[in-house]
This record gives sequence, structure tokens and C-alpha cells, in this order.
Amino acid sequence: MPAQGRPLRADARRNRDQIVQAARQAFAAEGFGVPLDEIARRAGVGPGTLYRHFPTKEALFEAIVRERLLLLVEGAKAARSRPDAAGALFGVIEAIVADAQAKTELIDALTGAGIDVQTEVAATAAKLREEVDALLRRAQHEGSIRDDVGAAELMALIGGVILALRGPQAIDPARALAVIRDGLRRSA
Amino acid sequence: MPAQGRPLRADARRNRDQIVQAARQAFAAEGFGVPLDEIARRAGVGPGTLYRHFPTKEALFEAIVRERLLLLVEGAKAARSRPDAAGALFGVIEAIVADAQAKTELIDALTGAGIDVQTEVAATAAKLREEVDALLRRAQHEGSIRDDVGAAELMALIGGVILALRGPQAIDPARALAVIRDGLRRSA
DNA sequence: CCATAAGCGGAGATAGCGCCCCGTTTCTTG
DNA sequence: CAAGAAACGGGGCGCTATCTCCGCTTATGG
Repeated sequence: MPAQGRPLRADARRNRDQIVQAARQAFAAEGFGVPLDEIARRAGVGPGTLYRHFPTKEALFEAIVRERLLLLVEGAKAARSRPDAAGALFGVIEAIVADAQAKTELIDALTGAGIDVQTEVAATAAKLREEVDALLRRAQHEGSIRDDVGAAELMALIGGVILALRGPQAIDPARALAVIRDGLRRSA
Repeated sequence: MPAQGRPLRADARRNRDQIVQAARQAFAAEGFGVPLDEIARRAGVGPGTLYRHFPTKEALFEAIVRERLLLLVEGAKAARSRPDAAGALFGVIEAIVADAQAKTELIDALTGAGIDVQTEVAATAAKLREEVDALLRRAQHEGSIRDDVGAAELMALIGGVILALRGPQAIDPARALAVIRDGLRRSA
């Protein structure tokens, strides 16, 4: 991304879009592990072209994942205005899981599998965690959620559900989330 | 392992033990990702020696992980005789988490990160899941645990906690397990 | 102590993947 | 339409990690 020095040439723009789209599909299906050449092949371009647009693999990964994470952050921010804090929290949680169910990339992004943790992705993931944290605290203040849990623990549990979706052992995410929901309720 | 054709020579036995011990530490510290050469270096032997004893990396990984998994299976079997089914179940869960906290290998083994799924490890992991399943069913029959959850969902949640222990975001496993525990209770 | 063979160990073959280069093609502009 | 620049594409380098081969060492049994 050369700081928008000049509008890209027509075919360049087209190729870039094809790369992004192919990468979206490839990352969604296989996660961070897909070879760059495979993405280039699917996009119908050469590896060199891919490299020109995205100097490193992580740059490409970031471009794809950040936008998806930001959508989730957006949704979480919107949920803040919902009257019932607990409902808002669970709505966001379900949205995250639903998104990850179709898009494997998020699993790698949230668990940090094979990615250098210094990247921008980590920061965006942290932002999501912060939003969840805000929702959680509000629900705790409201009194409907137990106080002795933090966003880190909650994200860990969600991460387990997300990860298991890819595993060989089929699970029912709704049931796993039901356990989390009931476990979060104030014990009385 | 040539089917115990003849007892190994003294130094061979010694080297093998050193390799196993080094591998135990290395896998526990780093997980499946450690280079074989690193293990060989720690053991004070050459890569060739390592390969003679364990023809492939997964063979070595199996040798280490299986024994640890079998210990957990053993513990789970023993828990069957405990009078309170729910207590037995949570005892086993805590044992698994505690074990994984110190031994990263188990994370990879249970989540199947980077390992060919056909291996013997997967079978042993499944065995552990079956034991958990038995304990879970007994507790459900006893009436103290909700019926609409399977071992797969439970293992997913546990997996999330285990995995988060390694992540950059520090979590309190006890609190996460508390959520699981309360979430599993029969809703009334 | 000597002969034998089991075992050692490390250099390197092999493979996969990220990253780079440069001759060629294709778009733009006067 | 022609000249220049921008972008293409794929062959290739280098790194890393697993696995193999072979000349040397060392334990063992008479």
C-alpha cells in the first residue's frame, strides 16, 4: 500500500481485487497455512504480482483479517446501545462464533497460530477483546453476570468452541455456547 | 522399534533414554513445532542417531505423548469409582488442564495442530475423550449435570482453556473452569 | 587383547515455501 | 499511433526442517 501516491492502473486494480478475493477464500478455507503460490494460482496471477501488491504474507493476511475483525468490532460497538447488557454480550459472542464457523482465518488470527504476534492483526484482535470486555463489565454491573470472570477467560472459552469447529470431532456450537451462557449467569 | 529382536547395546539404550528425556522436555516446552535437530542437540547425539531410534518425527512425538495421555486415561478410569459422579468429572477435567499447563505437547495433541490425524496419538486422544464421555454420562444419569451436552462440546471448552494458557493473554484457568462447572449444572 | 558388528554422528540430499528479479507484455498519454 | 512507463509472470534463490547415507568409533565375546 504505497500511501495512495497515485491511482492504480486499471488492470493492476483488477488484479489486486482478484488477489484479495482469492486470498479471502483461501484463508477462509485453509487458514494461515495456505501457500502463497496457491493463492496466486487461484487468482490467476503470478507470485511476483502478488508480492508487488503485498510485500509479505502477513501483509496479505492482515488485509483480509483486519476487515473481518473490524466488522466484528463494529457489531460489538453497536451492541453497546442495546438495553439488556447480557443479551448484547451473548449476541456478540454468537456473531463471533458464527463468523468463525465459515471463515477459518479467524481461528488462526484469534489463537495466533503460526503468525508473528507483533503484527497489526494482534492489535485488532485485542480491540475486539476490549469491546467484549466493555460489554462484559456492563453486564456485570447490571448484575446479570458473575463478577469473578474477565474477558480473557471468556475469549478462551469462545476460542475453544471456534477451534473445535474445525476439528475432526463434530460439535454443536449452540450447546457449547449454552454452557458458557449458563456458567456466566450470576450464581444467585 | 524392531519388535524386541535383541536387547540393545548398553550405549544405545543410554542414548535412547537421553533422546526420550530431551524430547519430553522439548515437546513440553515448545510443542510439536520443535526442530528434530534441536532435540538431538539437547540430547547430545546426532540427528542420525535420533532417526535410527525413531524413524519419523511423529513416531517420537507419539512415544512421548501417548504415555502422558495414557496417564490421564488411567486417572479418568480411576475416577469412575468415586461416589459422586460430578466431582469425579471435574476432578479429571482439572487434572487435564493442570497437566497441559506445564506440558505444551498436550495442547498440540488434543487440538491436533500440525499433526497428521491418522496417527496413533489421535486414537489415544479419542480414548481420553471416551473416558470423559463415560464420566459425563454417569453424572448426567445421576442428575447433577445437564443432559443437552456431549463430551465433544465439553472437550472443546476445555481445549479453549488449555490453549489460552499458552497465549499472550494471561488467563486464570480456575475461573474459566468455574464457568464451565456452573454452566454444566442442571439448570434446575 | 583382538576381531567383529552394532552403533554413532554429521554432512548433505530432498522438499516446501516465502521472497525476489528481470525479460516481456500491456496500458496510458501526447 | 508511437514512445514510455507501469505492471505482469514465472523461474529461481535461500532458508528451514526432515530424513538418509557412510566412514569412523566403541562395545562385546572369545
